[in-house]
Amino acid sequence: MTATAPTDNPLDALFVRLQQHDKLGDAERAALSAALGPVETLPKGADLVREGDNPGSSTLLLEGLACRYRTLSDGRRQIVALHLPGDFVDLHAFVLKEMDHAVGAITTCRIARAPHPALERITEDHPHLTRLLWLLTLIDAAIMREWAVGLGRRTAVEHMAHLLCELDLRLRAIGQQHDDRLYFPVTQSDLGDMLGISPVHTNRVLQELRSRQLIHWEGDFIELLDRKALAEMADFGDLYLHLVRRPR
Amino acid sequence: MTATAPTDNPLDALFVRLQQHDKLGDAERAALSAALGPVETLPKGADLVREGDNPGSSTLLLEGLACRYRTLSDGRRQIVALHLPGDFVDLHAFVLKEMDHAVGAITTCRIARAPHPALERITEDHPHLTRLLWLLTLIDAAIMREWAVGLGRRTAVEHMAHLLCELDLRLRAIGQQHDDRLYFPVTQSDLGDMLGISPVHTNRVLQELRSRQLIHWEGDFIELLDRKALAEMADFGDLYLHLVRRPR
DNA sequence: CGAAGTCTTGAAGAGCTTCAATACGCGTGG
DNA sequence: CCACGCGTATTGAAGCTCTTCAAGACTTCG
Repeated sequence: MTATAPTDNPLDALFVRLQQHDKLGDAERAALSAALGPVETLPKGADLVREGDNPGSSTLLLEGLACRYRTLSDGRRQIVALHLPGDFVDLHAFVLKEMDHAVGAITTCRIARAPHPALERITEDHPHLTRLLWLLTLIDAAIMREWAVGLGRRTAVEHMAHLLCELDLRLRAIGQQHDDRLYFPVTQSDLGDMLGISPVHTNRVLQELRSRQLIHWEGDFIELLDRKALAEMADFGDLYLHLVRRPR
Repeated sequence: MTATAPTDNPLDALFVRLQQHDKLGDAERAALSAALGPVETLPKGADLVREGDNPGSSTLLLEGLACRYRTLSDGRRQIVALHLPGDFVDLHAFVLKEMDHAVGAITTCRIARAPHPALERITEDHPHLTRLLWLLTLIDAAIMREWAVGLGRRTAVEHMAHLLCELDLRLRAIGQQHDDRLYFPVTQSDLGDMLGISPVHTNRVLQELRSRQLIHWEGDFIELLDRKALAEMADFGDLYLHLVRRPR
């Protein structure tokens, strides 16, 4: 007979995430555990979901980095969201039914899937948990709004600084800090697709931040050398991340 | 004793909107009616909600145009969403609790408010209706994603064409078509704040579309002279509007 | 009729893209 | 072990898109 230590639960990423925003009851944890299937591993570069898909389940990211993106017919690509462990990368498909964009794995990803009928049962039996799941999609939307502000009204340098400030807080919130450095294994080309700029300009923007002694980029790690200066440059405010614990 | 004709119900805008996406039961209509307060009128230019507010109710737009926007500390403004009759402009605040951006009335608006405790009761008693409300916020998010793609990866002319195609479909869907022309009473400055460009460039983009015989702008009305050409120019696809009626 | 807001136009310049070439890093096979 | 190849990063130069500033025309309304 084997005992399962609660700290080893693969779903901890989700529980940690939800508890940033509100209390989570035991029955709610149990309902989530019951809704989620076995852990699977997806290789770097794989598509978790494709545009036009009608997925029968939604994907919880347990480990790794994933992004949502849309590609125009001539190949121009815009990344519209970045997902960290504990995020439901396509929870919206539970209600929308059809995917209007794709989700790709930036690194190797460990995931678990929640079949939509199981999620539907949660909405029938657990109103408060339903609101928490709704909350997750609303925070995704709030982050998207801030990205839109960056795309529309921030310069590339400001936008980059903003992205780094956001990433710093989001990674901290889920306890993913490696010696005060952010593990962020993306190419400059990916980064450009998030900021809506070309790879070449992405490179120049990074050089600008480096020469101002604001960041130190080494391999897959970014060190933020001056968070305050970055935040000021980006006009960064953390309100939109809704990292406040309160009844929902 | 006065009888109320169902077609004169001010909430019809909402019912029409919801029925684009799924069937709506009588009990659900009743629950919504019970949740919504009296009709109010707000003058053009008024803020419905401000950044940082903790609104105790969410606002349903019955008539008029409203937009969500965020302003950077130096005054740069980005409009992140445009709302038409039948939209809940700040339904997300029901779960998020705190507003991370403002909502303004572009024209005079008729609205009705749903107190959050009343919405909470809906989530307790009406799971399917809850999913439909969730759906409304998810479609807002889907539209935002497409706006982000436009902001990041479309040229100004393409982006403008895309916005017009979207507006055309959204207005059609709620039956707001005036002689095949769109009633869209915004200034070029507002339009620039939606597209993330300057007022001067907005003007030049409009001239480009006019000179190509794609639109005819007269007063507060826009006529789309060649929908097909506009859609092609914008790489427009309507998938993201999720205008399909199916069980949710 | 005057005032305020909006639209339009021109001209200079900033920010970003594109093309093209070079350098670097890493894993693979000889 | 080294050479090669491939993806990524870096740099320069030319050019396009969009911004900014400034002025004038048009509209609307009290």
